[in-house]
Order: sequence, then structure tokens, then C-alpha cells
Amino acid sequence: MLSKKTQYAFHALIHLAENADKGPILISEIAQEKSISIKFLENILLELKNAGILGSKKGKGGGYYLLKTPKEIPLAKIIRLLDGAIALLPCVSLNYYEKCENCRDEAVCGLNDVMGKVRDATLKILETKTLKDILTRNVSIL
Amino acid sequence: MLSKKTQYAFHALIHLAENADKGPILISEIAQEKSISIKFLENILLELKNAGILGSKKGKGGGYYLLKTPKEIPLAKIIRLLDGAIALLPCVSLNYYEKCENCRDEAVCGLNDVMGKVRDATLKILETKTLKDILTRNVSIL
DNA sequence: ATAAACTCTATAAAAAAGATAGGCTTTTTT
DNA sequence: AAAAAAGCCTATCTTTTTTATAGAGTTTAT
Repeated sequence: MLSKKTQYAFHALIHLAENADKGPILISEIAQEKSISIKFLENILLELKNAGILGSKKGKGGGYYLLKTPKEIPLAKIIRLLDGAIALLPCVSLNYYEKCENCRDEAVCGLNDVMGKVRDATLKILETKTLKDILTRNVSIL
Repeated sequence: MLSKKTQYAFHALIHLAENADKGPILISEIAQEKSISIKFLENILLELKNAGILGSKKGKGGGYYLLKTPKEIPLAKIIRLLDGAIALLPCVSLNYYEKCENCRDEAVCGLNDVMGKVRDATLKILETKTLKDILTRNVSIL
């Protein structure tokens, strides 16, 4: 299951994409629109900013905005940023790999093999599908 | 990520399958062999028993054993039993479905759509691959 | 200057995961 | 019949993770 953090991030990004023509969007606006605690959302948007996905502007008229077009933001990137590994086991994770404790040889491990296949099938979708694919409205900046 | 509980369950089931010819296997043997806390493992094996996957025998000469052949035990079944939903979002879970809070119409929700595809791709593997597929040794009772 | 709005770090509360404890029941052996 | 072996069951505890909050700091527009 994706954490609330990741789910909120998706909703916030959707809102930003769908209102990209309106200039910087207030945290408070997104929080209200998507029913997210404003302080919690603040942290999430900051992470997205630090990851180079969002830009921000301080002071009056400030807010957050996308730094890339929706189709340049793969869903896998968001999940990894906020939730960490996508794979079901540490030993098949591409970005958060950890060796199994009791496993002598991963090359001969049946679990490793199957979970690697699950990872591949999942990533095939999550790395090609982007923010653009989860928007409700059609946005012109595609 | 799969929980330790599910990972331990897989390891225990593998041990049981690979020693199916030796009659009931002690919890303590599995625990030692797989480096799992004996008391924690006890709970896990009990859940597997209550789910009809394992049988047990009390008293001297007792222990646990598979009630089905490895190829009759899909990996998805074990994961659902110990970890719950396999899907990434509650609103696309087949077995643990919950409606989204803010979602007006799932039929038009892009996230729902993509996560549904991820679920399908994952289940296609986890429901066809079985305990048999993660065994190291070849076991005759296939 | 002042107010608006994001920034940063710390902390707290709640939930989940992981682990342990101990008495109970069943079965086998003596 | 008693004792020992082994699983059964339920409760509790500890640790970690997740979720949420707080508040002082910084930047920018007016």
C-alpha cells in the first residue's frame, strides 16, 4: 500500500497540474481542496521541491508550481521519493537494494526470481505512466 | 515491501516443502534453520494452519506439515493472509476494497486506473506462481 | 515596515510491526 | 496415571514507522 504521504503527493501534483495556468498555488488552497492537513502537506511539497519536481515562490502571490510538464514526471519517481522502494523485497530493489540475510545465492533463490518479475511488471507501468496519465482534465501544457 | 511476517512465512513454507518426506516438522527446527524467533514463528504457523494451508500434530513426534502440494499454494494467498492487500491503493484492492474519500467517480479517476493496471500485472504473477516455484530443491510431491 | 507565504527542524501522537510471555490442551511414552 | 513433548491461544510489550503538529525563521511584494 502506498502511504498517505504518497497519496497526498499525487493529489497535490494533480491539483498543481490542473491549475498550472494560474501561477503559483497556495499550500492552503491545495490542502483545502484535497482535504489534507495543511502542515502535513507543507512537508510533502517541500520534499517535492527539494527533489526538483516543484518550484516555489515566497511572499505575497507566492505558492508552488510544477517545474516540469506532467508527462515528464513518472509515477515511480514520486513513490520512490516519499515511500522508498517499490519492490516487494529488499533483495530485488533497484534503488534501495539490501542483501538477504539468510540467502546464500540470489541467483538461485526462487523468491528473488519471482519478486524480481513482479518488480519488473510494476515498474514497466509506473515508470512509463506519468502525472499526465492520472489527470482528470486535459491540460494544455502537456 | 512485504512484512517480515510474510517473508518468514515463505521461508517456513519452503522448509516444510523441502522436508515434506520427513513427517511433521518442529517449529523449533524451522526457527533455527531460518533464524526466526521461535515465538514469532509460532504465531505465523498458526495463522497458516487456521487458513487451511498447514496441518499440525501435537505431542511427541508432532509438528507442522503442508496440507496441500506446493503447486497448489499461490504466493498471493500467503501475502494476503499475512500482509493484507496486494494492491497499492485501497480503491483498487480486490480483497480489501475501500472507497476513496475524495474521489467522486472511480471510473474517471486516473490514479485508480493506473493502480488497477499495476494490481493486474502483479496478480498475474503472484496468483500463478506458487510455493513450488520458489523452492530451491526439486521436491517429488509436486 | 509589514504582511504574506514558504522554510526548516523538532516534537508528539497514533498506528503498525515485530517480538515475547506464559498458561492451556493434546498426544505419546513410560 | 503421570510426565514430557509439542502445538494452541491470547495477551502484552517494545520498537519502528507513519501521520500530524508546532513554532520560529526567511524571503518577497507592497
